[in-house]
Amino acid sequence: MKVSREQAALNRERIVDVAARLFREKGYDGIGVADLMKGAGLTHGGFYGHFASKEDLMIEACQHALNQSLEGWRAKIASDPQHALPAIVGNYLSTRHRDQPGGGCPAAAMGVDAARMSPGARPAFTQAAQQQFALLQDVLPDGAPDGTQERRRQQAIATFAAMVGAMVLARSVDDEALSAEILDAVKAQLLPD
Amino acid sequence: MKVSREQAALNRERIVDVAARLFREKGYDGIGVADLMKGAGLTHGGFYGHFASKEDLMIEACQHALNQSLEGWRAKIASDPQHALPAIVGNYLSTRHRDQPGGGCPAAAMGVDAARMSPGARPAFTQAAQQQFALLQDVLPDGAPDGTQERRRQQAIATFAAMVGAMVLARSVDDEALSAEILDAVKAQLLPD
DNA sequence: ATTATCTATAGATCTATAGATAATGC
DNA sequence: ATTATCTATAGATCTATAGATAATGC
Repeated sequence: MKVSREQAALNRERIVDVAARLFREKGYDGIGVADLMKGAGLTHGGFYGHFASKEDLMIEACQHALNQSLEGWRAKIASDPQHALPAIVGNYLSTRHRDQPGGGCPAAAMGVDAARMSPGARPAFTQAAQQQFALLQDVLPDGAPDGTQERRRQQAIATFAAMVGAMVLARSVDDEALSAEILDAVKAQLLPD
Repeated sequence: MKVSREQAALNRERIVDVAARLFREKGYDGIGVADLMKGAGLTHGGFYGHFASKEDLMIEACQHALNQSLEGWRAKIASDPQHALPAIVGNYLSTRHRDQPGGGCPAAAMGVDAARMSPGARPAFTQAAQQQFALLQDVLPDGAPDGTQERRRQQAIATFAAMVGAMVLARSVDDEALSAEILDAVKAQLLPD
């Protein structure tokens, strides 16, 4: 029954990874510890050897998801800095992202849940938001001559807010055409030709 | 124990009103039927005389909250059409709204929950989104000469998306200064002097 | 000997229902 | 007589824990 320390560490990571996916798909209360552990190929009781509580796992799952999300942005910036903004925005405001919340933006999928049921996760959201604003500020087009540093940060914040709001709205409506229109409208607004 | 039909109808409305507030504050799974009924001054068992299930109440609570939200916008437009946009945006992107989700925007507070646990509520979100886009389109400034009807609708959608995303982000972070900065940045972006 | 995992279960909570109660409405 | 509400509870589910098990690590 017992596994090596190395394997135990891998199991722990797998639990966090599965939780980061399932919390985004089903919400904090939408998935139980038993099913999370089943998703990781383990049994219910083993959970508490790895984590003190379900909420502790939520905190780690948020950190994990936020880091993965940031890593994706950094990879796009590193591979082609000139076209990073359309790559990030286009990927974010896609029907694929809308329909796969489990691997998508943590703010859109877990932000509301984290704010109200898991205050311990909020520092991670704070740090991630700061980094996302900084990355966006770097890849924004030069814009008007009045583009002060302050103005660029403002624009970076507004850009990310529009992305998150578009995703929340696109997922909340029942009409496929309207949902796609929301994604496209915000994309057009953020990426003028 | 029994009350008049009139009183029973009022009790039903009160349950919906309390639910619309508590679902926004605590989420669908964050409040139980017993506590919802206690909030309405009734006992647990009486609930099922009014509603077939908790999810049915969620649907009505979403409709109620969305209608109230739309009514607030319409009132602002009716009282002063010229300054309706700054009134709507300023009210929405306030710390007061951020700190009182129970009476605030249903999309920001319940959109994610409704999308995943209460598909029956999605038609209400769809209709409300359409009406909010239409109202915003009417109060947007005339803008550039290339302001076609299509372009104006796009801008209305992007405006509401930015508002919703700003609220979700402002509530998810732990840092009061950053939270206020998010609200102010989007406000400045949507309401250029 | 230590410990990662498993089986089993305690204790709490939640939705929904059954049956009793008492005031309304015909 | 009807019915809106109340009391009480069934049945399911969920978090967390206790104790057993068996493989690792010294």
